[in-house]
Amino acid sequence: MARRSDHSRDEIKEMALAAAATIVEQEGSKKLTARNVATAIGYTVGTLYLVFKNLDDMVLHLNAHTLDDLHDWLQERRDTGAAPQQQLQALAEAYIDYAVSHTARWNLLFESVAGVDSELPDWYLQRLGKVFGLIEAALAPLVDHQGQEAIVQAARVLWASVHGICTLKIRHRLDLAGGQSTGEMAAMLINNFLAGFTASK
Amino acid sequence: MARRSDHSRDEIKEMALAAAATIVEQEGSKKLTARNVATAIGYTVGTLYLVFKNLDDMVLHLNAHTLDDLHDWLQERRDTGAAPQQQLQALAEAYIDYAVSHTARWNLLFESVAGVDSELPDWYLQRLGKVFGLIEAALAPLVDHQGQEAIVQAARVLWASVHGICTLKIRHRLDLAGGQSTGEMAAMLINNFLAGFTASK
DNA sequence: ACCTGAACACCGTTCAAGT
DNA sequence: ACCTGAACACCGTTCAAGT
Repeated sequence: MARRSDHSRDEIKEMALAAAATIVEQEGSKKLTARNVATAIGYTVGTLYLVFKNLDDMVLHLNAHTLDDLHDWLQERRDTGAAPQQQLQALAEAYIDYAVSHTARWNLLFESVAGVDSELPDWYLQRLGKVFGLIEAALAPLVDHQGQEAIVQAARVLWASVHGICTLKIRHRLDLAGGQSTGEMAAMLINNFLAGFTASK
Repeated sequence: MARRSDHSRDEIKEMALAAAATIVEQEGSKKLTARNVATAIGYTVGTLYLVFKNLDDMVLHLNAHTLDDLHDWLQERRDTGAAPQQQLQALAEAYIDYAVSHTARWNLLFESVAGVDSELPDWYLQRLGKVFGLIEAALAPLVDHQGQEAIVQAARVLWASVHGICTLKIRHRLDLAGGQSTGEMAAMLINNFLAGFTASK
């Protein structure tokens, strides 16, 4: 054993990330262990530490893939022909759909805190920015009397809010009597927020 | 050894929860292990499984305490004399303050998914409802032309949104260029949402 | 009856040693 | 040079056995 060179480092990395994604989707994030990933790609645990700093680092790379995936998912489902308000509603529903149909991968996106101090790497923040860009694009036509700065800020507030609704629903923190659906909640949020936002000068 | 009866089951339970809270606050949630809690209260691991179903069950009870704590924290800091909008802003800032100053305990509140299927127990949902009640009380005077139903719905949408802003900030998912503070984001959310909400019939 | 503590089946991570 | 696999220091959970 030892010394194989069947695959380059980059190949091993991609194989590991693909295996990790499969494990998370099919067996849940609790089964995402170094040993399970290594076995799935036909290597031993040690090899994983040759291509990733540690398991958190592997999860961060997996999350980057998930963000790309989410971006494409949202892009396909946004209705660029519709009015901004309908576009935002479609994006919100697409976001919630993604969370519901890929719950384990989506949860992983927010589980790692990576240490309160440590900032996320640039290549990760860029992917985050791409997702926010879709919201900004939908908002842009609504607010031409305001600056670009206002659009960026509104996009973040709005999306953090949609995310909050989504996360509390998925984690059963809104299972109180007489609850609305997430779609209704997102609609209430978007309609009221935009009413206030477009009225302000 | 064995057979001590120094403490009743309920006493052991409370001791364990107090120890767990201390460990989480001082050493982080990664150090919250059965062995660490047991050692802290002078018992062995096995004893913990006499009073809790498992570790998730212990965390759920700890979270219930945290919710009570959060409720009292918000209640003390809300400004019942002020206008509804200022009251909500004060509540939002108090919520964010709690998350920032008790990050580990606050994170624990949302980490356990407890299994996608399983609902949270009633005694837990009641505590959640108590927290939402504070928001509903602040909203109530603003919307007397709408029904009680509308207040409850608005409170949930608004609070899920504040929570979203808070959680993305704390997990560094908003560390993009030109970011606002959480306080500014919450203000933008509340002002625009209320403008839309009070204008609607 | 109450509690122990050893045992089981796992973890993440490292690193001397094999080819 | 590349990879192994055993070792270390942990986990959650169970349960026969002690007092």
